[in-house]
Amino acid sequence: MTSIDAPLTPAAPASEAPGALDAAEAPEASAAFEAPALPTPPAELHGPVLAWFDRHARDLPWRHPEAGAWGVMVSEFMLQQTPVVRVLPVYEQWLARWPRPADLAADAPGEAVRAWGRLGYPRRALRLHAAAVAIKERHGGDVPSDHGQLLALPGIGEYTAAAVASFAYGQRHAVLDTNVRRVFARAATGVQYPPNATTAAERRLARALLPADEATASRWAAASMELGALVCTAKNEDCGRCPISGQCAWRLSGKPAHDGPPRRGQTYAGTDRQVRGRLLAVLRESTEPVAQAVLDKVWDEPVQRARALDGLVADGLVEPLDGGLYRLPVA
DNA sequence: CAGCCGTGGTC
DNA sequence: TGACCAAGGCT
Repeated sequence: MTSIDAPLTPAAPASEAPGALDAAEAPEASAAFEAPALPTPPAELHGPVLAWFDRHARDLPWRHPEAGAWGVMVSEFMLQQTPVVRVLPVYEQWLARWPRPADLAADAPGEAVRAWGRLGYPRRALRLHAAAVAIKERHGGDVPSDHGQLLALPGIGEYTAAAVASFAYGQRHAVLDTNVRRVFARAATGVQYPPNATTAAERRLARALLPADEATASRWAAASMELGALVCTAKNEDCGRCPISGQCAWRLSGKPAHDGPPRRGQTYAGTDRQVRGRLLAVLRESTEPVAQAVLDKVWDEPVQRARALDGLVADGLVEPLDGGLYRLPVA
């Protein structure tokens, strides 16, 4: 049985003991030669951000102790590129139906895809199911607490492994998601946006900013992420509500606009992804196998339509049957 | 490592 | 209205 180490929700007033919020451990000190000098000592950021988090953290279900490590893990999968508001209802249904990894592992992968609904990127549902199977086989049904073992699970990368270890097990990890990267880019580096891909410099910076104490580091990870999600947003950031606006390198330098190559922006209309989405939507709605002729109606252009369907089959999201029938994967 | 993988809301 | 964005991962 797994459980959350410490509730992330308020109640306790922020301990202002500066000693407990000290900078990172010794090994990082040598790397500091390559790293740009921090405009503000880490400890002067921890207090304000943690205090702000105590007051303003959202009351999200996966932050409750009863969510357990499985709840945290499910939420992290669903939150990969999908906003909180859309995750909430699906999360509740998911945990009610599959309260433990073994429960999901015992069901068909296609049921996970169906329950995923319109969260997007349905391969995540497939990977979450595969991860549940692996957890049952390799870890006796309990979500592992070891970072390396988490990283070895399908669908869990650098971010999610750190997030589960930190949020579910209270460990000390640099949790670098898009929110944290943006907060650090602005507050510490002084630029509007982080690079497109996570860099070694960002990891170094995140480690340097990590509180030494394990429990504080865990709260810091959640707090810095929440700050990026609620205040230091990509557009229309609200510096007036930011607890570290007075120390923000970007703001102090006049909030210069992002320079360099334009940030990635991909169109959706007319792409294979749109076709795949339509095909899968039909299959999700049907308990019975669907005839090819029915699927053909979702898209006019036959070459792209066939390519999209083939792709779904290749990805394991769709199972072809004899007689031109298709369904969500049973095995 | 750049490109791909869904979906819906916002400005 | 179209482009951007949302707790990434995989190849």
